[in-house]
Amino acid sequence: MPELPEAETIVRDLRRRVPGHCVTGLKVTHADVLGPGLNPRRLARELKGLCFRDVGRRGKNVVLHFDRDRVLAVNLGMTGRLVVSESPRAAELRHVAVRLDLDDGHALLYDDTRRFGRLELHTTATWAERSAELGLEPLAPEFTAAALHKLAGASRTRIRNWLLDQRRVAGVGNIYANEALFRAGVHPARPANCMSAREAAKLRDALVAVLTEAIAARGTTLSDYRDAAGEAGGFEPRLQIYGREGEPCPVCGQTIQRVVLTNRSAFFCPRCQR
DNA sequence: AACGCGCCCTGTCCGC
DNA sequence: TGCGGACAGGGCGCGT
Repeated sequence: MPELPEAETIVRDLRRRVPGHCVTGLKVTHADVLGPGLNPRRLARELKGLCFRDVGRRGKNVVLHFDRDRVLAVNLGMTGRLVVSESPRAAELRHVAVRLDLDDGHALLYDDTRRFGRLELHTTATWAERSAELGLEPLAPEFTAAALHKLAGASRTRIRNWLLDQRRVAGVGNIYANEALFRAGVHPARPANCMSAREAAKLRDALVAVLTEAIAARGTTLSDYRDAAGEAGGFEPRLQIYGREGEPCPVCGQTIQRVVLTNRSAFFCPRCQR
């Protein structure tokens, strides 16, 4: 669920909150959110006493940087949340999996109803290797129309599916893939390699625009997403196509359709998207 | 080797 | 009111 704008919102929240604070203790209540090779005992041993240096993002991952070269990478899956305990909303959390106690008496909580999320403990070096498996950052200067056109030109898979592959472009999920394709006028089932250079340029601009607007609105909450204060995002009312099957297209009035592509819904306007 | 598919898990909603 | 099925923002491992 949480895609790039939601991860970025959490990162910006946490960056104002945790750097300079230290981990005094740690409690794991659902060990299945820990990545391969990680267990509650080891996580506690490695993180206890360490202090937060910075908070970053790579694709959909929230990346917590500690001193002593330690990195905790958090992939939120579908229902993962990172919420600070002093927020009144923290009382609403029903599925806390990991609690990081901070030296100010509060805590950083990882909550995840479906437990599809994963926490990975890295060094700077191993995180760099992991990060290298991810594709272009859509909001970085390297994400140009030419780069997108070239990358997509190498794949025959449907463009909606292609956009969800984190190894090509990192951070785009089903909501923003659908929104960007609508804005660009590209049908979600089109093969990635049949986009013209002009269409690739429109898709690039649409992705950058929708991700930027969604960050400004603090993300999309369909049901589960919350920021680090436990508050919902404000972008859902501004979704133009996602989840709007049967409603009129906001551009031409034609009825919005839904198709299932590899087990996931795609929404499109049959007149605007070819 | 690039794809599609099934699965991981809980919650909600809808039709009967 | 209860029950079964569909569906949900993600990503991994497997088979072809």
